[in-house]
Amino acid sequence: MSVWDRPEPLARPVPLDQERIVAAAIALADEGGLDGVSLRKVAARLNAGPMRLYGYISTKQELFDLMVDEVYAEILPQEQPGDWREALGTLAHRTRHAALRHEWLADLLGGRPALGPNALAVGEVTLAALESVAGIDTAMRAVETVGAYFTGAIRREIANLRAERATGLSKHDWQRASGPHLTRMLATGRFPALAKAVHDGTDVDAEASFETGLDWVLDAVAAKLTRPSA
Amino acid sequence: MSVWDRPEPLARPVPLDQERIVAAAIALADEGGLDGVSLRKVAARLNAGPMRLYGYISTKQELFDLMVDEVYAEILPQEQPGDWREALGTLAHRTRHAALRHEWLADLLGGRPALGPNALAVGEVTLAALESVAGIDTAMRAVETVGAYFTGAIRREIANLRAERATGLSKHDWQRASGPHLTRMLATGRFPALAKAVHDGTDVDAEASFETGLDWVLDAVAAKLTRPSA
DNA sequence: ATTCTCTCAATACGATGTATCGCAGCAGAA
DNA sequence: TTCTGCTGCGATACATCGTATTGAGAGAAT
Repeated sequence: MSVWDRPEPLARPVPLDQERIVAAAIALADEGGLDGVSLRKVAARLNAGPMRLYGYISTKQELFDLMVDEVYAEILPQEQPGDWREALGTLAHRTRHAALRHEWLADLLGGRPALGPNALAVGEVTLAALESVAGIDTAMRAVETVGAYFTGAIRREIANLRAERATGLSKHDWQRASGPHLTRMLATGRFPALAKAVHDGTDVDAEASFETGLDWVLDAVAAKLTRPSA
Repeated sequence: MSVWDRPEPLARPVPLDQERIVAAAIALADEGGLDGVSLRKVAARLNAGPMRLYGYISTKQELFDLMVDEVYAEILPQEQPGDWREALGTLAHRTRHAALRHEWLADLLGGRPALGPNALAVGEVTLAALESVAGIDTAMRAVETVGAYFTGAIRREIANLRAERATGLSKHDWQRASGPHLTRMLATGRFPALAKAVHDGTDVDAEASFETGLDWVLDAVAAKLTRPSA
């Protein structure tokens, strides 16, 4: 057989490591949301059969965990924060921005304990920033509380964003004018306070709302830190 | 044909309304979690074929929305709260207890805007309790902030609970002793603050942690209410 | 050279959400 | 009374999913 007839060397498929798998999954999720991610499609992106993946992950849930930890690498601040407030504040902001870049993160945030190396690293620098200013227990409570806040706030923000996108209406228009169901409900008169809020409340954009709430919570933490009795 | 031969009157299947569908779905979810809920299984509980359901809901997501709203009926307090702090506090507690009764609620909480009648009713009494003590905008910010906190906190609590259950270990034992991955990571010395926290921190049960964070956030709200400049 | 083992991926399976389609039963007209 | 049309419901069908099983093929060992 001449050289020209020699078949491709079996196209030895790219060695395929965890990193590439996770990257492919994240790309898919960025494009089509979490349920755009199927093991088959991830594998297809890597020119592999679905079962190839099971050498590197043992379940789809594990893949999600790896994706989350990969995003925690984006969240981890590059420089050490100045004080505790900056540490918690930038953690909140960086998480929010990561979720805006990867909306699927909102679906996963808080759904399972995050124990990947990057998540742990984030926890480490955050706790370290609080260490000097509070006892361990207070520090953990502070991290938990602030974390709970921004987790919940981010989820709501993404949820609203999707709802607006799905109806093609801004939150303002949607609430005020045509969100048909809500309008009808408010018109029943059974929800006067809600109706007034929707009608008279000033529209604040999501970022400002996030910021306000965050400041409040950080103020609360500050109060407990200066008077470390609680 | 004699009476005895007459076939069953075709066992006219029970008329099947939304309420019964949602109840069946909730029962399934309570037993087997959210992915124990399939339209086929829900229908089977009601002696119906899967497609019967599509007369009452048009998508599985709608069923989830209905389930959530049904739980909001449990969350809605029966008596009008005394003051704003009680309103927000009991809302948080009742939501948490609902999530402990229906763990799947944690997966859905904050995932989509809750616009069902019961959710609106909850929003109504909450806002109403704040109306007298703050302007609309401050009131909404307060509800959002506290809501974000307890949403996130509940999700984390349920997530931890499941993790403990899955490993068969209490959080204490799991962190301290055998959570193999975490222990190994902490042993690397790359996470001194975390390691110290796990090692020296006092164990607080989930309820106490929830309570503490909630108090902090409510204190923060109180501070903004008395000095309504912000 | 031959056999054996072990790895890896193709095939197979049961389950899912939902579109489609066909039939049963009834209302009305001849 | 019989025929015809219609309507609404549910059985069947389909594409897709996560993952178990299995079979083939490469490399090692005798």
